[in-house]
Amino acid sequence: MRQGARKGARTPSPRLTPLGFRHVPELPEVDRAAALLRAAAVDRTIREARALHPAIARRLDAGARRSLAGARIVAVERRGKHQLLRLADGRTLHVHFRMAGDWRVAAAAAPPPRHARLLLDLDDGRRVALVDPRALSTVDLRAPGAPPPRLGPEATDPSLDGAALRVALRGRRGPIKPVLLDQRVVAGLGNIYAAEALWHARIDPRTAAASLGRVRLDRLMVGIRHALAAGVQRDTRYSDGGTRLAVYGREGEACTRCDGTIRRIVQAGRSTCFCPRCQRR
DNA sequence: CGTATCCTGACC
DNA sequence: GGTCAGGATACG
Repeated sequence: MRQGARKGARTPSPRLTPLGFRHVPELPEVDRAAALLRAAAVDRTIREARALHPAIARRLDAGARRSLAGARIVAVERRGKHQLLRLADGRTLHVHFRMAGDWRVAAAAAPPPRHARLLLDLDDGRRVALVDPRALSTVDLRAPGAPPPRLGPEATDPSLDGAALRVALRGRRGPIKPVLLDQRVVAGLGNIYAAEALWHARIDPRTAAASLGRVRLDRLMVGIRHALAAGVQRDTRYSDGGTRLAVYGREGEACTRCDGTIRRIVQAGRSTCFCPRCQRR
């Protein structure tokens, strides 16, 4: 699938974030988005729900959208990268941004923002819009008592240490990087922060997950927190002027820690950037 | 584990 | 006008 890679081997870093300045919503971004939604929508009643894209209309059919009118939002919870809008009637609107979703809040009378896929008009005259240029976000209405998404411990859980991570990794085969992307292992890490966390922990992404001992797993947990905390600080959505990521998107550049050359490989179909010099197997 | 699918904008 | 990225899921 990557034939033509041989010849013209100039090395401008591949555009890993096709949306330019916008990064994929991972835990810090979803956390911010959920906070924005919480401030705007909790204790508000939905007046009308409208789907502006067939992919959303498919998942949230006309009946479901109609049934949202009159529903009051009592809480907005985040679990991993999932957002759970708790409704007063016990139902849950389950939202996942996937690659490119975000919330935008504005007056209901204003024209919908570009790439708006779902509109929730509220009883205070405002409107929450799910914007998503890729239109891959998912929205599902769940009945009262429906099981929560199957997720591992929160990446930000303070009680998650090397020992707990070892438990979460139990029985997992294969290299650590793809394993970290499995939300049932740890909830909240995506491609960007998984790579960042491994760089911080100085662990080669190709290392077999099962071969990692307590010491390195402790380091990995520190790395995960470090990466996520940096994400919270950086506000990666609009990061152009801000701190750059340590390895992600830096293929061909010098490692800021050891001056090695950052490499990019593909694991489980996802690109992984790492420093082959200071990240060890 | 890998590959295909969904979807669209940005870059070639 | 083709390629590709990305998260989650389904399937081989």
